[in-house]
Amino acid sequence: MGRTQTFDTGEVVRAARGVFWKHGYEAASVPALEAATGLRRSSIYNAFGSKRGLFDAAVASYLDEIVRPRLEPLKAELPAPNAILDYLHGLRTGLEQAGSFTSANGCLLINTAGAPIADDATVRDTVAAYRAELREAIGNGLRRHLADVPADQVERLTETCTALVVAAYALTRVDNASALSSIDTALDLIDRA
Amino acid sequence: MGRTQTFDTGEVVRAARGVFWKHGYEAASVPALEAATGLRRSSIYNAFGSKRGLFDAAVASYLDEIVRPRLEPLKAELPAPNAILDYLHGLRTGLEQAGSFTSANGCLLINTAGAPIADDATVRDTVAAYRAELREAIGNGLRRHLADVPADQVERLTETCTALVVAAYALTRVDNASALSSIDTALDLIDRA
DNA sequence: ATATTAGTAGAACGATCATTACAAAAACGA
DNA sequence: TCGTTTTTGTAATGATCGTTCTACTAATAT
Repeated sequence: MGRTQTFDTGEVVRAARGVFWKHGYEAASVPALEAATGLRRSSIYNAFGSKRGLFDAAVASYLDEIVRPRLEPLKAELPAPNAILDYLHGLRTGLEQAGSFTSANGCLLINTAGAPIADDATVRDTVAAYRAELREAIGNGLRRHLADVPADQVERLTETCTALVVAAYALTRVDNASALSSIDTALDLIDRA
Repeated sequence: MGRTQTFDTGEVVRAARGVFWKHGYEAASVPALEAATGLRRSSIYNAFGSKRGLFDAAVASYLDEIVRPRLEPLKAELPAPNAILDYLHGLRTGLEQAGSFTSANGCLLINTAGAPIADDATVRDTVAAYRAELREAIGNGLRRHLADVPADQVERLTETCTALVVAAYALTRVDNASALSSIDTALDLIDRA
């Protein structure tokens, strides 16, 4: 067979992911992606087909390497009683570290959901699936934490908390103070339930 | 003196505002602005200097014609006791009307706050001033509505409600269900206070 | 009426965009 | 070592971006 790939695909996708994350799909220029990945146009197009292909790979890697690990504790068959609180506190401290890349740039998926690329049906589906996954995890954590609270009340609280978490992510790039307030509100509501 | 302007500036700005509102600053192309305003490039550049100049005019008109009228009842010296509830309910029903332009496209300023144009210092300042104005109005309405609630508690609630309103706007283009949830949470928190 | 001023129309500019084409170089299997 | 396969480097493509230039038209003041 011929020559084997010299670059590490995972690493390249991670580098590209950072560019998409920071600037959004449309503002992430191919030259910028070249600089970040260290690859030339030809290699990128050969490996991923298009800018869009690279973006899809970046989103997949985002879900696998960033989102799912963070939700892991909540998705367990029987989560720890305070897993939901740990999750929210983790989010909060993340938001407080202004220097952190993740906190400064919010969530890749929610960022793209508000951008022109979101007109694409596939992207819409991905974002919707992500929100459902988030909601399911939060619901699971809440049911465990509030075992003695009526189910329908927990259900409503799940919806609210999901909205607040999504809001916090949506707000990180807009107004960090509001983002923190969203998380605090969620914690407060759980505390009172 | 020479010829006088034949088009109505206010109307042109409103038309351009719609394009910026829907597509964002960077995705609003000059041809699209020409089509919406009915003006040619030359007239636009003659009247507003640049695409950015037209955008600034659009933002100013947005504040004057959309934002401030809506906040008016809250900014009065002594607002109606339920002015804050009316405001939030108005927001909510707006969000429910999926066909409405305003609801479908959220808030022009908050949309731009999450876009690349937000790197511009002037735009940042405008957005920050807008948030302060919103917060002040909400605080005024809450103080009147919750006259017998401790001041520091009202203060905290003001911060939270402002965050939730900003979140609702930020979410309209991302996830309408979350946006509605944000408003409901605000109403719920006021109800409990 | 005439000179002046400003609005209008449309072409043209340079820059940048994503993408493709093509030739040279490099690494594998045999 | 040789042929194959893929990567790589560079150039070129066509489209679109925001902006500018120039000629022309229209309306006002004298």
